[in-house]
Amino acid sequence: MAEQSYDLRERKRTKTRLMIQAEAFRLFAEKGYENTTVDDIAFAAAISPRTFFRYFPTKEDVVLWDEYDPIAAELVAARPDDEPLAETLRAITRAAIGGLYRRDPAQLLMRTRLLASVPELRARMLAQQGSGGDMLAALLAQKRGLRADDLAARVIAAAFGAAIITAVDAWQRDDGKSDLLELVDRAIHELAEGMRELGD
Amino acid sequence: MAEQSYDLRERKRTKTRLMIQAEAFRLFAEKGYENTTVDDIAFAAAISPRTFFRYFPTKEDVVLWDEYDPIAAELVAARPDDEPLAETLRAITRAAIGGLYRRDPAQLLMRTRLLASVPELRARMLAQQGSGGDMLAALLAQKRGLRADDLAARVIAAAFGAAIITAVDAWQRDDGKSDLLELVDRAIHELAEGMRELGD
DNA sequence: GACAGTATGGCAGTCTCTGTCAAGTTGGCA
DNA sequence: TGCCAACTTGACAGAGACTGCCATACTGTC
Repeated sequence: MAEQSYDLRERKRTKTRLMIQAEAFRLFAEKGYENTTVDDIAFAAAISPRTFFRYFPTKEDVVLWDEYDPIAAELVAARPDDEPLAETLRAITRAAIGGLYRRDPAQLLMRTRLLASVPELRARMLAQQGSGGDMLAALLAQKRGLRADDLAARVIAAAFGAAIITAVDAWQRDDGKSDLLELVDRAIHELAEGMRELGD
Repeated sequence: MAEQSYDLRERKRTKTRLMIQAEAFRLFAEKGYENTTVDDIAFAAAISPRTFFRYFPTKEDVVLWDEYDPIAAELVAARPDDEPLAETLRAITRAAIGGLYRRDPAQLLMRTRLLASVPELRARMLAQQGSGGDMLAALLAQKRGLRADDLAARVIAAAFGAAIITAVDAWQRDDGKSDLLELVDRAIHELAEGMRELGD
C-alpha cells in the first residue's frame, strides 16, 4: 500500500502497455489492422487474450492510448490563466506531440495513418477529441466568466479542436514530412481568417 | 428491369427500413440501446436476424440512417453557386432537419439523445459528419478556386461542422424545446465572433 | 513462512457480423 | 397459363470482440 509500491505497479503496467502496443503496431504494419486479431496481438506479446483486455478495454484502444493521455488535464491546468487561448493550444500540442514524436516518430506517423484510414478508429478518435473539447470549453468559459455550457464557449472550443485535427490530417497526408506544429499554427490562422470573411 | 420497377423496389426497401427503424427505436426507448440486441429488433420487426443486416450494415446504422442521407449531396448541389456559405448551410439544415422534424419529432429527439449519450453512436455520427465536412470543403474550395485539399477550406468546413453539431447538442440538452434552426444561426454567429477576437 | 492484495490464465458464453446455400417471391414473357 | 431470371429471404455455421467467473501464481509485508 506504500506509495512507492503503487507507483512501481503503475509504472510496470505502463511498461507492459507500451510493450503490447509495440507488438500490436508491428502486426498492424505487417498485416493491417482488420487482419490482426486480438489473439494475434496477445500471442505476439506473450500474454493471454484475457490479459490483453485487462490492459486495453478494447482493441481500438491499443491505437488510441498513449502515455500522455492521463496528464493532458494537468498540462492544461499548468498554463497561466491569462495566457491567450491560441498560445495555450500551441503549448499543449507541443508538449503532447513533441513527446510522442521524440519517443518514436515512425510509430506516431503510423498511428495517425491508422486514425485516418480505419473508420472505426477515426470515429473513436473524434469522440475522444470531443471530450477534450469539453475540457477546453470549460476552461474558456471560466476565463471569460461564462457558464460552462455556454454556446459560444462550446462552439469556439469545438472549432479549435476541428482545426487541430485538420492540421494533423494534413501532416499525415504529407507523410509527416512537414512541420506539424507549423501546420497547427497555420490551421488556427486560417480559421481566424475564414471566419473574419464570413462574419457579415 | 424497368425504371418503375426499380423505383418500386427501392421504395419498398425504404419502407421496410423505416419499419425496422421504428421497431428498433421503440425497443431502445423501452430497454435502452445496449440492452437491445439485433435479435430482439429482428423479432419485433418479424424478420430474420440475417435480413436485418441486409437492411442495415450494423446495429449502429439503425440509429444513424435517415431517408435524407442519400439526397444530402443533391441538396448541396441545388444551391446557387454565388450564395454565401452561411446561407447554404442554413438552407441545408432547414431542409434536412425540417423534414425529419415534420415526420416524427419525438423520434428525432430520441435519436439526437442516443447520438449524444451512447459513445459508440456519437463516434459514428462524428465520423459521418467528417465526411460531410469533406464535401463542404470541396464545395468551398471550388467556390474560391482553391485546390480541394486546401488547408483553409478544410479548416473552415470542419469548423462549420463542429458549430452545427454543437448547436444540435445544445438543442438536445434543452429537450428540443428551443428552435434548432435559431440555435444553428447563433452557433455560426458565435463562431465568427469568437474567431474575430482571437485573430490577433 | 503464513497472509493479503494483486496479476494472470483458462473456460464458457454473449453479441455483432459474414459467407453460403437452399427456398421462396416477384415481374415479365411466351 | 406456365416458365424463366432477378431478387429477396431464412437457416446454419462460424469468426471475432468482449465479459464473468474461478482457480492459480506472484509480490511485498509482518
